[in-house]
Amino acid sequence: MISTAEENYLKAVFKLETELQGTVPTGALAQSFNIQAPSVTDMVKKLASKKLLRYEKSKGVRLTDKGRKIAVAIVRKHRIWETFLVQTLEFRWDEVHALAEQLEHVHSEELIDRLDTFLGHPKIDPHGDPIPDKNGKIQATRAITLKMGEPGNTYKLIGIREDSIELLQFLNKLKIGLGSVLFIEDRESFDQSLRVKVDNKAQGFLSAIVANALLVVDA
Amino acid sequence: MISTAEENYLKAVFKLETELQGTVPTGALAQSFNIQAPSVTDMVKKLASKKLLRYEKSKGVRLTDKGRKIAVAIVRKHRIWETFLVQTLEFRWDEVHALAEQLEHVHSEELIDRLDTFLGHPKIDPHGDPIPDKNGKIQATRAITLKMGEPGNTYKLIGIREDSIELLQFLNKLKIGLGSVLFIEDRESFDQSLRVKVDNKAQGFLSAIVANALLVVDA
DNA sequence: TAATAAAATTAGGTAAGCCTAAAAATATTT
DNA sequence: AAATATTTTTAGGCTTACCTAATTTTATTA
Repeated sequence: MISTAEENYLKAVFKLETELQGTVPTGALAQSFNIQAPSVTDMVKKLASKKLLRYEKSKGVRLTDKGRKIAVAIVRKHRIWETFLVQTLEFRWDEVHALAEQLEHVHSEELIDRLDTFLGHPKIDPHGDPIPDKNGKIQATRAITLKMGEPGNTYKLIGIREDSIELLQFLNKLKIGLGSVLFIEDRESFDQSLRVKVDNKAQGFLSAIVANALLVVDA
Repeated sequence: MISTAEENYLKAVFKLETELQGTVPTGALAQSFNIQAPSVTDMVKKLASKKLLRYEKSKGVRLTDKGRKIAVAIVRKHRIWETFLVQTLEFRWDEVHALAEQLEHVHSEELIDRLDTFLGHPKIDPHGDPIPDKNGKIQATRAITLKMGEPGNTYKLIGIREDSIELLQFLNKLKIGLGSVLFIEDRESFDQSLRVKVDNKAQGFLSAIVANALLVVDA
């Protein structure tokens, strides 16, 4: 059996592998959990001995296929739970992350499959991240960031590229949510901020930083 | 913060206090968890130091009000999750116990309240056990066991007085489920078994033992 | 390339929650 | 009430997943 701590390591390695485009140094893991480096060394040794990742001393780790499979399964659980919390229990999307972190460690394939069916096999979670299917396939999002958008075009918000609660709450204030229709009126050449209309009502400027965090598709 | 292990102890003490009508010896807890007695001694000391229960050496334990409050909250969570699994995700009632044991330890009042609302504030879980309300009030079931029923009367099954999977599966075979209408045709004086009709179809005999496990109300 | 800085590992330690073996307390039987 | 049986506790250990301090390895800069 695999422990909650082990699952969290695999999930973190999975995430960092893509972010860093390769081997994950132990320090990156320590930072991501806010724990001390030696704790990570211990744990990656254990996971390596379980063949869930490959560990090269002083270099870092890579997931094995076995480890990646588990990591993806956890990501799937996390995103399905988030979808359930927002879609069915009407939580706000900025409230669900911590809860999903707990729920993702409930051991039951059957439970997740039933939830998935109940939710109508959603492809994207409330943060806009793609939900891996039962076999671990992750459907690539064709989304771009709003920053990449063109003035004069209209986009639909399908996700957020950050887990920052601050950002989510800021967007809530602006009445921007999943599905919001964003029309780019203009781009300020000075700071690359965007003047946008939200759901056809003039809204004002979004900084380039914010625009870069908004995943959109053509509307 | 309270750990999963601690929560399980409080839940078990709560259950055993009613079953044994008073102080719970440490041995009863050891038995209920299938662990060794010394482990229990350690844990009850810790819980006593947290004022969640009162511990009299070599005598046993009783919940404090603080401890009971937590225990009831866990029972509430467990039963709401069971209800959700059966009512919404269409699990069979004999499949949900183990899952609810995991879900009950997810820390979030808000989550349970929203589930409760989503489910329409159910009063009774799929095993027929009453669901404590937000304040910990447990509505007494007015149910009797089928064994207490009278020949010639009709009853509706609202619950089961056992957590035995065997019993639940046996009832499934007989096509007896929550809501089934049971008409007592006759009682065998030899062994107190009951001849019943299930949902108006002649079914045959239920032993006194089974009848005693079926919670019913007048239909 | 040698010196220094940064990152990672080794070594030894802690708390939680379980364990076994032995001792002590309580209950039961004669 | 003494002897025996049962239950509970004490004492000391183990594993998991973390810790700090010291050392070693790797990277950077002079």
